[in-house]
Amino acid sequence: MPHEIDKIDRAILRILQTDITLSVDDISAAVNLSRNACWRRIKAMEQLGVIKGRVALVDPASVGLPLTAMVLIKTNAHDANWLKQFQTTLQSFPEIVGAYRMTGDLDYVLRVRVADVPAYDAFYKRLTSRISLSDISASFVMEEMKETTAVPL
Amino acid sequence: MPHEIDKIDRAILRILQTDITLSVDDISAAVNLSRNACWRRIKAMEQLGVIKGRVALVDPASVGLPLTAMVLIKTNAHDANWLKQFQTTLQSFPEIVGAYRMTGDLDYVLRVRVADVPAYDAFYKRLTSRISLSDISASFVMEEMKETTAVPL
DNA sequence: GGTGAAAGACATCCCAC
DNA sequence: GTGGGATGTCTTTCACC
Repeated sequence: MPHEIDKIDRAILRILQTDITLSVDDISAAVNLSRNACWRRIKAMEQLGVIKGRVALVDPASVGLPLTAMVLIKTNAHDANWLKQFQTTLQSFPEIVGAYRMTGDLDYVLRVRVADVPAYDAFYKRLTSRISLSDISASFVMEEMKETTAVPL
Repeated sequence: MPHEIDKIDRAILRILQTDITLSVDDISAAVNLSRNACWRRIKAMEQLGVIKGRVALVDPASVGLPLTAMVLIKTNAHDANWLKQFQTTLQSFPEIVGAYRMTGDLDYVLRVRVADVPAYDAFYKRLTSRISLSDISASFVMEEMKETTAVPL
């Protein structure tokens, strides 16, 4: 079970999820804690899975992937077999950076990173050849107005 | 203009965007490069903005924010004034972790991190009191099947 | 929770090739 | 681009209040 996360833990997380470049010294100073206590809290949160990992954020445009597509999917195949294949398919496509099962009208939403519209089309063909999806519609992101990995703490 | 990103740069990025815990020694070994050359490439990519930052990923459920809402917005106010206020509103709401202007039917999509449905409702009321939005519909994420910050390289 | 201190690992930078 | 090496900073782990 998740450990109790108190005010200080939240303050630490707020810093770490913005910039992990800072030293433990800097962080402990910012949250008014000793270097040691601060370090212990960070380690504990890593062990508990509150901190899931430390990653570098890559600018998609810089590596030739400026386009994001939101793919809305409806399906009528809801059996266990189909679901299993859908899940493995999701994992095998690196261009799928997000996949969500939704409430309401739409069944699934995918976030897809591609170079351009032709690249999306190629992705679309590969995807639909792998798994049956009764109704797909894509919408492209014209402008990324906000995008953060930081959770509101 | 972005520098040329070659195979080796991509290999480095593939590692860094997954786990930044590894030392430069480990990375250079993985991509068959000397520690020195590898370090220089990383620094260069940071300076060029290919690497946008280094962050810790926080598990939302562990901090009491297990629910994600996708908010689909249509508007008929498209003037510059409205847009400006919309943008500042987006930035001032930390629970909005993503905001996208879209092609097609929907005008905007928001990704919103909240504790539960009542918390979403409170957010909804605060949002609509701040800015006029002619048509909002929310859909909740039942299951996060895939979610990664790693770009397909 | 708070010292302080010690070990070693690591990033950083320089230079010669 | 490679390799070696100097330097200092940081992490990590102590023992102890």
